[in-house]
Amino acid sequence: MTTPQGARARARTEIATAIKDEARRQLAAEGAAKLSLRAVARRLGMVSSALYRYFPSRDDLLTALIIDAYDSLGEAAEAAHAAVADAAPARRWVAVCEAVRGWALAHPHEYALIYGSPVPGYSAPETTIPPAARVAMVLIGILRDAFERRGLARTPVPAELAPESRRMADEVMPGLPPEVAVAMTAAWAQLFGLVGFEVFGQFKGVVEEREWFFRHAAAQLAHGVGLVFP
Amino acid sequence: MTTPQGARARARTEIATAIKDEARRQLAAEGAAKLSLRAVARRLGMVSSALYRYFPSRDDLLTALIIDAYDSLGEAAEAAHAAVADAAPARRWVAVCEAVRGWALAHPHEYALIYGSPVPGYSAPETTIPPAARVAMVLIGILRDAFERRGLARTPVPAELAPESRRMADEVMPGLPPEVAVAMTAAWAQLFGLVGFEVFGQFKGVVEEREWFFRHAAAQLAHGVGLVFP
DNA sequence: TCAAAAAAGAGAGCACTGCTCTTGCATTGG
DNA sequence: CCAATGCAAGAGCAGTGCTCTCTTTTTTGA
Repeated sequence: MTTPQGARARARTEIATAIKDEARRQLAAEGAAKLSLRAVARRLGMVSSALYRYFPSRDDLLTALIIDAYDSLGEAAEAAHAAVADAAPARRWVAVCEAVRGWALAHPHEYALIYGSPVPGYSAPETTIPPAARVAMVLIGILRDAFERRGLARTPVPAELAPESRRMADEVMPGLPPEVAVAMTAAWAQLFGLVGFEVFGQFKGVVEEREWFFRHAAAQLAHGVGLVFP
Repeated sequence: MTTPQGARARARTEIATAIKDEARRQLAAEGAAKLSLRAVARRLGMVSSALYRYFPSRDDLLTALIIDAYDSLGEAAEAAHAAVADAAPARRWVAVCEAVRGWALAHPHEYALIYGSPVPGYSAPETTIPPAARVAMVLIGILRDAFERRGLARTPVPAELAPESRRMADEVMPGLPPEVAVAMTAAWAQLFGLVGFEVFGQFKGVVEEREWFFRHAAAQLAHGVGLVFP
């Protein structure tokens, strides 16, 4: 992994991360719409055309930033989970949800980049799917743990969804019962609905005590996937 | 309302809506990022500077489109509700949710404009708050109706949220019990989490039977706000 | 009624953008 | 050691949002 492989190659990856770092700063400051390759190049003391040796287009730079943002969020979720690893599953669930919210409020423009309209086109690029799954993986792990300890309530699923729920459980969340897989997926999307509404100002004039509100909503989400509070 | 007030004023509003219509077409075709004032002006056979007599900036045009999109979505929700006005509240709830989803899938770029990152800045402009509330108003109406018929289950709210929940009920959803106001707000955000994940491709590789999945999730949302299926 | 005021369009121009192409220099591997 | 490759620089193209000036048209008020 840490093969030096020549000064040139090392310089290349160094410059590439420098470009991403400066781009991330502009993104955090002004948002994706105002991120300009030329401005990034200017601050790095190079000419704009040189930048195309590292990223073939602006969208590619943005995609790289998207992946990094997913990873940063995923790391925050994993760290929050590790910090309460001994608590009951329901508590851990809420802690992870709060970590997601905290990260989003701290990095609104990056959050917008990944869960607002994913800029290249309107749909997320294919390559972003694995890093996007990290938060979900943490939540799935909590549920799997609760299931193995027999601490998961299960609400049945309508007959039409039975095959799909089995497929979801088999292919993307092995170790979870089908009904739970469906509930988990819905809760996953709903979590980001709550976070997104707060970050994008949709709660303006509606919710004032957002911290308490979110905690309660996250607990209700936990309840919805079958977790019980001790 | 229909005061002609001079040919000039009429022409003015006509041109303004022509601009918005053309802009909406470009938005639907290419997305907000590629919407260009000059291209709109070109198609309308006028010079770009003339357009600034109608919209002082690109962001103002976008804000106008945002408001129109909220209204279009709100209308779709209201129409769907009207079509099942005699059904049980829980059925009406699901129907409205499905109408929101249907509109979003039919107008992905417009959906991205209003519930993805609201483009001017990253947070929604203040003037968009009232039209944004139309969908919520329909849902609140369903709950109020159910409550008056004594068909609403109520789950208690933690003590810390009690004052806030009373304030929410008083100020933004009069006629609903405080606990329901909290649950309603959460369900509102969660609904758009579900819809947004589908529109933006986050369910790619995870959910296949999206229609059934959404119907079930919407029903669970109804359950969460206290609606019961007959 | 008729001149003054207001509104609208046209065109040029500024500073900026993403991106391409060619040219010269440095580093690398055979 | 030298050819091949990688990289940066610079010029340039087509496009953008927006401003300013100038002319024409319409509305208004004494």
